[in-house]
Amino acid sequence: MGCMPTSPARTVRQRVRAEMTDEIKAVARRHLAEHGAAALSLRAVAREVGLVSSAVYRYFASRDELLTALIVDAYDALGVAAEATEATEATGGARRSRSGAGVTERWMAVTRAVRDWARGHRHEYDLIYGSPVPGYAAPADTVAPATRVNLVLLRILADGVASGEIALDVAGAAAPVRIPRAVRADLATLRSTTGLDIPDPALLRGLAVWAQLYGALDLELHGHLHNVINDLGAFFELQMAQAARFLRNGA
Amino acid sequence: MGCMPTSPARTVRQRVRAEMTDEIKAVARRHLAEHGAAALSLRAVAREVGLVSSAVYRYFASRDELLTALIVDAYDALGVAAEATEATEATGGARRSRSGAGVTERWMAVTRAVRDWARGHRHEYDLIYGSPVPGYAAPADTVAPATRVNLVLLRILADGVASGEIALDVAGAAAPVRIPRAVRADLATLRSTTGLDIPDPALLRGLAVWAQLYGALDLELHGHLHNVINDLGAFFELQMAQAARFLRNGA
DNA sequence: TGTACATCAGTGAACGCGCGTTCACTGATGTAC
DNA sequence: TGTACATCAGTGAACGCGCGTTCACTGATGTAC
Repeated sequence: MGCMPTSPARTVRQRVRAEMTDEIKAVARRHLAEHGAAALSLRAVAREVGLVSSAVYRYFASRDELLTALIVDAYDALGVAAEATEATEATGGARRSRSGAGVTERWMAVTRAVRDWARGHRHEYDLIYGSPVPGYAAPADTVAPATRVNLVLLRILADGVASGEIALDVAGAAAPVRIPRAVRADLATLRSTTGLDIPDPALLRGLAVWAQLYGALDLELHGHLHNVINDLGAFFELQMAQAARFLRNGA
Repeated sequence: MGCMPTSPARTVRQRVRAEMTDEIKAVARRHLAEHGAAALSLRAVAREVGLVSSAVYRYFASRDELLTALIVDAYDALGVAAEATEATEATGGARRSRSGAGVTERWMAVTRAVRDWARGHRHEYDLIYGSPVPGYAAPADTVAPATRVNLVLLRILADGVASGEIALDVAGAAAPVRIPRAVRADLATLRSTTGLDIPDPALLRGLAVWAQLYGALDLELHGHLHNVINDLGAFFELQMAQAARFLRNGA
């Protein structure tokens, strides 16, 4: 025990198990997309997978555990989407940290990717950024995957500061906003936990556009722009362009 | 029929009916606060009010109708909170449209009121700004009350433009963000439907801080600032101060 | 390579529960003459 | 002011449903000798 036997047979059963687990999650994800998280039912999922309801308990100890798996998957999927976009942009762009267009383009590309993913996976997005599922308490396992997108965004910020694209003293502005001690401490902690050296003024602007990003998504996805904005895509692009400019030089 | 009889008796029954309706809504609101919208149950509400479940149908034709009533009430409550704060600020402040502190103070006061209400009524807030309740489609009745808070915010914006506190040409900024035709049309429509004359640049900044406001609330209320920001109140104030500054002069 | 035993995926029945909604009814409140 | 009728709040039983979870079981797959 504890050692890895050479027998491939054992691996067969394990592989089948992994496939089954994936299929359950896939069906659950589809149900999520159709009825929302609160209405997700183990029995309905089992039925569609072709299992008797009790059999699902061989794979997930409870409904909550299945939900947790879906949450982790959603965070990961969003993280992967952001990271992939970032990677393409970072290598493909080639003018990063030179012409000053780098930060803006990366920010636009990544936020666009986030929006696209959110629109393509509304209920999964709601699962992670929307109202909490009643009766469900997210365990600690969800914390790490949750940070992936945020790290992508923070890295753009850090690079922008390093390259000078992101100005630290806002041109033409009067006295900067006073930062309370408590917040100053939080910002310092954020710097040390991420290992990214982003000075307070830049970090603060970063948090502002971060909120703006999720606010824009929430307003759009939950229908609060109905009868106000018709071309949602154009509006989002404009918002993010405006945000990028604010990020760079506070205007 | 169609005429109002002098009989006060009829009014008695009607008054009792109104009281009962209010009690049902009050209990439903409490259940909402404890279990969330998706878990709201007619039967449970009836039980607590002291009615048999079918009796509730004398007051609400269905669960959805009860939900709609709660949504309308929530929008109204939030609207009232914002309007009341605004009224106090507008009269009490007295330096509005003079020293330039007016717009900032009104913006801070109203957003603070919105946040306080949201924190005090989390599930009601989620009901109107969070993920949609599965299986529920909001009817048109909810549109009008939904606009109340927004109008308060837009009025601040309009007053700021009128008084000159909100700059139209951003000092020290390079070329302004290009506004696509489609969005330009939407902004014009917004101007005409609200009757508020807010030029594109100001309106655009207004929409940005509007998104930032709801983004900040969503992030805070749904736990995405956990282990990042400890003093949530101070952080919100800072964010909104930053937003107000951006609103005024684009920095 | 073959046999004896352990593991584990899947079954089917059951427990106990709560839900939204309908319906025929009783009895009190309100209305018209 | 009094009687006959209409309105309507609330009852209680029922319909039909789906849910999460437990449990004793069968039978196939994997393991050790």
